[in-house]
Amino acid sequence: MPKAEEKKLVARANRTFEESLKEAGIKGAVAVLADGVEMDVRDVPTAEVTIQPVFTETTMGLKVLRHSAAHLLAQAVTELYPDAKPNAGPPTDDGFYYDIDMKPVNQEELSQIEGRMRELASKNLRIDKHRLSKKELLQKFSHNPYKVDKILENVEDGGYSTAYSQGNFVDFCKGPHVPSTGFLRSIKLLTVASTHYKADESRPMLVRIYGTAFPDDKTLKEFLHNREEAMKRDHRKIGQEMDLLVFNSEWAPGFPFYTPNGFILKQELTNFMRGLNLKHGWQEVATPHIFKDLIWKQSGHYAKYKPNMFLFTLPDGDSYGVKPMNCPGHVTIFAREPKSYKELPVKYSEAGTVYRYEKSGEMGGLTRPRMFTVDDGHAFLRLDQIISEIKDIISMTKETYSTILGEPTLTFDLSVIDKDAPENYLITYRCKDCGTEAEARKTSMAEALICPNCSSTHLEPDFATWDQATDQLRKALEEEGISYTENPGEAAFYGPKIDVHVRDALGRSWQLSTIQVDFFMPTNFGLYYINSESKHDRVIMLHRAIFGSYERFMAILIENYAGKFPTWMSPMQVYVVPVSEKFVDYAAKVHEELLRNDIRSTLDSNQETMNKKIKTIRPRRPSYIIVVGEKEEESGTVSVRNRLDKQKVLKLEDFVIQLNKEIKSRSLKQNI
RNA sequence: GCCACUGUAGCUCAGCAGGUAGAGCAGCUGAUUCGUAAUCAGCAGGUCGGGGGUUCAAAUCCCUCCAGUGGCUCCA
Repeated sequence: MPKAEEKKLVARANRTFEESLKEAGIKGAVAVLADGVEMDVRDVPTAEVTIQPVFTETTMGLKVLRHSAAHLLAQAVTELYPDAKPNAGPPTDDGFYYDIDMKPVNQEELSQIEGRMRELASKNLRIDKHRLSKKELLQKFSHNPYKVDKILENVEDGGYSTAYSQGNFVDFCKGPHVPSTGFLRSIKLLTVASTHYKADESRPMLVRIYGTAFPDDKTLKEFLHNREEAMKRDHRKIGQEMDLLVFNSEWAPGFPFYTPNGFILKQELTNFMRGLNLKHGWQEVATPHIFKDLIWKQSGHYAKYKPNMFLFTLPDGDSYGVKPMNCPGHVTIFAREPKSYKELPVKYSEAGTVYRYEKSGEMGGLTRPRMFTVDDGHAFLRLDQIISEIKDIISMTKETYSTILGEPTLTFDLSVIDKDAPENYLITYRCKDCGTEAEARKTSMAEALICPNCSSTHLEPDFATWDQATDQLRKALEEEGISYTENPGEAAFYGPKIDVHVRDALGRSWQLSTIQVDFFMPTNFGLYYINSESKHDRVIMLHRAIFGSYERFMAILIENYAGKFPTWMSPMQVYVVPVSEKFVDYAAKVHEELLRNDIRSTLDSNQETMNKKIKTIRPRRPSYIIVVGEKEEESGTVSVRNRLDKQKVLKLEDFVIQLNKEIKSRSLKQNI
């Protein structure tokens, strides 16, 4: 088998790469990289060129493999369903899909399609490239309007492009592809979904078939195994096993209910965050859940968020909205009295529960509920205070993740303005004629802005505030030694922002923390402070959340730990089992001693066998199971079994001391 | 919202060429008094997601509503 290591060779002119590779004794390449361009192995260079073979063990090779697997899928489908019209079939991060205009397929048909794919793969059909003119292509694909669209969009008039054939199947495609279908033996079709053509709801529905392909059966099996493991860790499944949350789809669809166990977990996280906030100067506040619609109109949420808000009108005619965000509440508190420049920054935090109407198809477990609690924070700052505040928040995120998730990999994104499209943002415009400045957001390029003072249309955007804020974000990141990706055009319309992504134990990346600079809301609410010259000055607002949403964070924790939480946040820290009823008294004594020491203990004094008790409590995932019988009672000890099923006997006092230490220090590991 | 699939006891699931509901676990009662992943026996538990229709007869077929799951970003 060829290794994925870098091999370079010089390919001869006027011969296929395949031949040059063969001469060099290299087998199994699915494509080649010639001067950085991916090409088919059967392409023929007109001049000598240095090439690098591409193998399926590399990301690039895997992509080629999966793209070809998508073609194989389309071939199988069109053979089984001659009326089916394939649209597009790209590779994805962990497989491929193909969107096809056809009758919806069920599970059984999916297996048939997969079976046909295997047959075609075992035939090892040659995959050939054909260079065709636009006219020829249009003719060849005239029966398939989707392909016609693509040809019209992608091939210039009088131009040429390529099609690939295998057996009787032909697809319009720029490639590259594996040389023959024999490379596509380790495949699996996964799910059927549906999608609108070009993701446009007004266009026809297409059937999307997801599948995956690997270089060999071993890696495919590994993938399928991991996929199953991930499904076993699904927070909805474990949440039910541990009795953390319940949904009542009839009475409150999309709204999580915390059971006693789930509320313990949430409280532990809240307590952690409360401590962190206090340590970093964030004062805790609480705000109403319902406001008159006036505030939502003034904050700008109404314009943007109305379709996602729970709104109602009372008999007296007053209209109210349930909060989808906490900021207006914090603004109300900040605005209660004028602030001096000496008082800033003012920082408010709240575990604020917000409500957003999510469309029925977009809800899902704890990751997309209609109610969630944000560890929300709003800082009211002077422009020159951004940098130090950002740095401090970054240190809060690091402290949070290292305490709760160990040392996960963090990646940072800096989303900044796209200066070529100022109409997307709230910006200060300056009048070239009279010098008046105005904060505005154009709704489109076409619409001209008018100077509020002299009615001139000679306004130009002034990026100074944006630049200054963005520079401070950049500087904060750099001073913290953080490498980051800068994304132009990804900023919020009201300001630039930093997003933090966290990689969990399953290798999945989640966007959790966000730090956003906001020029908009202070403008809308007329927030100011009094500067050293007794003049009003602009307040900058910072929105920040570290967990993001408690619910989503809990879902990630459940899946990250497979429910086996660090003891400090575990709803059931100790489960006490007497060997038989004779020892219930001693078990009760142990249990009470634990409770006295603020340890969450549960005593099982039921008339069941010890074995059965241990068996049935497992899904609840207690941090420790304690078994006590004659030996323990006589010696004042406990027999402890930890999350890894390791057993140990120790004195009750020692157990309490060690466990207390483990809990108080928020240890991720078990001491016992 | 759109498309597909699914909805039977607290949980996991069987029953569906139409004849009026079944298992295991959990629960309750009793026996057993047990050394680290199921002791035994008995009992109870469901207007089969809601509504409408077809039929002598519907969990099963049809319509409709509700809910859950996967997908609706990756464009030859």
